[in-house]
This record gives sequence, C-alpha cells and structure tokens, in this order.
Amino acid sequence: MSGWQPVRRTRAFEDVIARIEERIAGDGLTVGDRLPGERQLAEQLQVSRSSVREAMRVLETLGVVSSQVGRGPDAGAVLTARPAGALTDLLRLHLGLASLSLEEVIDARLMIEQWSAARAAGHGADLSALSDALERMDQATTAEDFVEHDTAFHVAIAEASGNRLIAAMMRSLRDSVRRYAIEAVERLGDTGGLMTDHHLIRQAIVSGNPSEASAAVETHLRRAYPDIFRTPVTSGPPGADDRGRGEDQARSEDRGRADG
Amino acid sequence: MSGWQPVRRTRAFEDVIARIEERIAGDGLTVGDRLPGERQLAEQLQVSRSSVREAMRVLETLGVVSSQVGRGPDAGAVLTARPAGALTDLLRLHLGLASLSLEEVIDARLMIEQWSAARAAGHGADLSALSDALERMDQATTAEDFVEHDTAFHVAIAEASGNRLIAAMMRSLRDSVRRYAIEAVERLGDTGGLMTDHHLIRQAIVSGNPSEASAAVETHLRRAYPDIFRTPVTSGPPGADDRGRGEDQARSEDRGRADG
DNA sequence: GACCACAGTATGGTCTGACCATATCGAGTC
DNA sequence: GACTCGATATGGTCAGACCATACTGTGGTC
Repeated sequence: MSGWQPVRRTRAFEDVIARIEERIAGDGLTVGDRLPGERQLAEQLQVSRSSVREAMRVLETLGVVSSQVGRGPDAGAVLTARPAGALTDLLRLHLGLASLSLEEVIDARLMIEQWSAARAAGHGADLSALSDALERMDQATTAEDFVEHDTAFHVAIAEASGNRLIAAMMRSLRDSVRRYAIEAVERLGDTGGLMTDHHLIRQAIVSGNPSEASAAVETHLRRAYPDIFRTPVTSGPPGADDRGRGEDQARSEDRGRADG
Repeated sequence: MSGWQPVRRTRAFEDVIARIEERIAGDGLTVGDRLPGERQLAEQLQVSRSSVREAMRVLETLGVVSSQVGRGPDAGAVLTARPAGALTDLLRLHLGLASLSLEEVIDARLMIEQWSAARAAGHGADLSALSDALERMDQATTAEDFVEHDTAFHVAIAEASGNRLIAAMMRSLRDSVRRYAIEAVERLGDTGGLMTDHHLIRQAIVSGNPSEASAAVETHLRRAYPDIFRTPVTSGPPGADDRGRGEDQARSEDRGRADG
C-alpha cells in the first residue's frame, strides 16, 4: 500500500499559520492577547502582507482570532475562543452541498442533547438559564423569537453539561438549521406540545434524573422531527471524509418538520 | 436588554462567500463541480482578486473547496466534502489556546464512540474495515504506525454508524490529539490491553449487542485515559462560546496518558 | 499512424505598493 | 478641564505584475 500523497509544497499562508500556532504554544499566548499587525507580521515572517492576510482569514474562520480595525488596545488581531461560529459555517455549507444530510445533523443533535441532559442531571449546575429561556419562549410572539429562545434553552442544557466542546457543537447544530426551524415553527402554529416537552426535560434535569432527562429529550425530538425519526434508526451511507478523495454524494432528503 | 451588536460592514470577501454559497444552492452545484477561476470570479462579483482569494481560503478551511494549480479539468477550485480537516484544525488550535481542554475532547470522544458502537451494532454494516485495522495494528512496529491503524479502527466504528457527521467528528477528535496519542503509546510500551479491548469492542458490534459494545468502549477509554476518568464525571466550566464576548480561559490540565 | 518534444496558455500562488475607512492618540486651543 | 482636529496605526481593498505548475495542442519524427 504505502499511501503516497502528492506532496504539495507548503503555501506561504500555511507557513504563517504554523508559525502563529507555534508562537501561541511557545509564548503561551492566550485568549485576549494581541498578535502583531499584519505589516509587522509580514516583515517578521518574510512574506507578503497578502499571505499574512490569507492566514488571518483561516484563523478567523476557525474562531481563534478576531480582527478589529482602527487604533488602540482593542485594534488588530486578537486571540479569541469562538469555535461555534466555525462549526456553524461548516455545517451550513456542507448541508447546502448535500455532503451532509439534515437527517445526520438531527441525529447528531439527539446524541449530543441526550448526553448533555443526562450529564447535566448528574451534577448540580446552574440551571437558571433554562427557566429564563422557557419564560421568554412563552412570551415570544413570532416564530423567530420563539426559535431564538428555544435555541438558548437547548444550548443551556449543553452548557450545563460542563463540556464546552459539546456546548459549542450544540449551538452550531442549532444555528446551522435555524432557517428550517423558524419555517417549521411557523408551519406548526401551536407550540404547546414543544413547551410541555421542555418543562419535562427541565424537570428531569432539576430533579437529577439522568435517564429520565435523556428519555424526555428523545420524546421531544421525535415530536419535533417526525419525518426523520419515522424509521427506528438511520442508515445512511458511511464514510464522508478525507483520506483518498472520499467524496460521495448524499442522497436527497426532506428538510423538514418542526423545530425543537 | 436589546442585544445590540456593532454592525460591522460586510467585508468584500464575506460577500464573495455568500454569493458562492447562493450559487451552490441556486445552481445545485455539488461535490466535484468546478468554480470559475479567481480572476473570472473577481470580475463577475466586481471585487479584486485578493478578496476572492480570501474567500477561497475560508471555503478551503471549511472543507468545501479544494484548489489545484495548473490547467485542465482538475485545476482550479473544485467543490469537495471534507469536513474533518476543518474540525481537526479547529480542535487542535483551540486545544493550543486552552480554550478547550483535553479532558473535554476525550469526553466528547467517549460520547461519540459509545453512540457509534451502539448504532453500528444495531444494523449490519460492513465491518471488514475493523478487522483490517486490527490486523495492521498487530503488525505495527512503531508507535506512529500503531496509532495510525488504531485511529482507522475507531473511525471505522464511527463510519459503521452510518452518520457521516459523526464519522467526521470522530476522525477529527482523533487527529487533533494524534501527537499525544503517539507519545502515550511510546510511553506505554505494551499495547496488549488495548488490543484486548479492541477485540471485545469488535465482537460486541459484530454480534449485534449495542449495550455491550457501548460498555466495551467505555472500558477501553478508561484504560487509555486513566487520568481523565479518575473522577466519575467531569465538571468543567460551562459556556465556551459566541454571543457576547464569552471568552473565558481554561484551567490548565494534564495532557496525558495513553491512546485508545 | 504512433510517439514525442515543445511552445502556448490557463490556473493558483505570491509579491509590491498604493489608497481608503476607521478608531485612537495627542497636541493645541478655548 | 473640555473640546477640536490633525497625526497615526490598524485592517480592508484594489490594481498589476510575475512565478510555478500542469494541461493542450501543434508539429515534427520515426
């Protein structure tokens, strides 16, 4: 076998990324610290400013830097920690490309949310965000409003699990299908069933019952996405990724049904 | 309240991304299709080539396009479906920034792998990749080699679940900690225990026993990362994300122990 | 006709240098 | 002290050039 890959010569901007990464690790830079200006960085690394800028676009996309124009302490490229934005863009684009199906996304969400709810029920985290979101959902007058606070509710569950990676995934899974969620709520009209589920989920978490919380989440998502959970389990095509041009199309699927 | 956000004027390259995204959705472009050349795209969208290039860097980072130089049918920007690369970079950088901890990453991996194994045991997917990987692990002479096929084994489980998003997550969770895994295997020396676990996992999946598969995965990861699973559950700080400058540091943690 | 050498050309990759918009800083003024 | 307004540093954008790469097509050679 000997999986030989055509060695593409490292591009200048990739080198810049690597150097910045080294600097983060080496100098112990953390969130909030500033990077040198683009011109200065270009001179230091002996590349053009364009290459530095392309590197910055990548780092910005990945949610590790944020660029501000102007002058002063807040200007320039600052290290940040915003993984969810990247994940959201990634999911949205791959959904658009049909390299991921809505079914797969919802399925992943079920996994994450069941895990989060069970974990949150296990240790007494701060759950006031859950109540707040429920209250705001009750007062919501538009579908857009409802979905916003609904997202806040479900993200709060993930945050209560104590795992920031899981929380970021939850937020991006929600945000990437935000459009469909709003449409679905508008189509649905009555959100009473969803709210009943919400209260049951919160109750299970508050009372510290992991398996009940997990079950309540499943009930909720089955109500919200009846089309997707029609069949007991999904069985899509495997392998959707790197290593050896593993491109593969995705079967067309229905985007649909309610929010959650 | 009224969460006002400073409305940053859309940058040219962001507009380019949006237009390309529209074109993907509108023209029904799919994986394998080519985008116009950078110069042509710049003229069409009335921006400079630099802006087009910055947009391409973002799309490349997100794994939806791949650029080849030269001329011919394969040259230029081609739509691809490689979400795992982006996820890997994201995790690696955020780990470096300590905006995610190794503990959180391993924890997420446990969740994903338990789910995958259970799902894979549920429906009879092709499991030959599992056997292949096990065989190659047995023949591996270096830690690097072992980890490569070990990764293949665990990714194969995720792929057998039938969910490409989950599979991509699995691959990136593994790849992002590849360095630590290799070091850990070198330190460990004997991989016999890990291999025993592997066979048990495979056996449970093959015989269609979801709960046994899930349990075997947990056993395996507890062996591989004793430091992380010392406590029954993790309870890291919540909230690691967007919306309102939610930057927060991460406590320092041990990067450690064996692979899996 | 089959093969090969080579010029042509379209592609991304990089660089330079300029100018703009924005936001702070700081000297000068009232 | 408060205000005004130019200086300045920052990212954002543009135009135009040149390079390396890799296919295309042409024309010659056998």
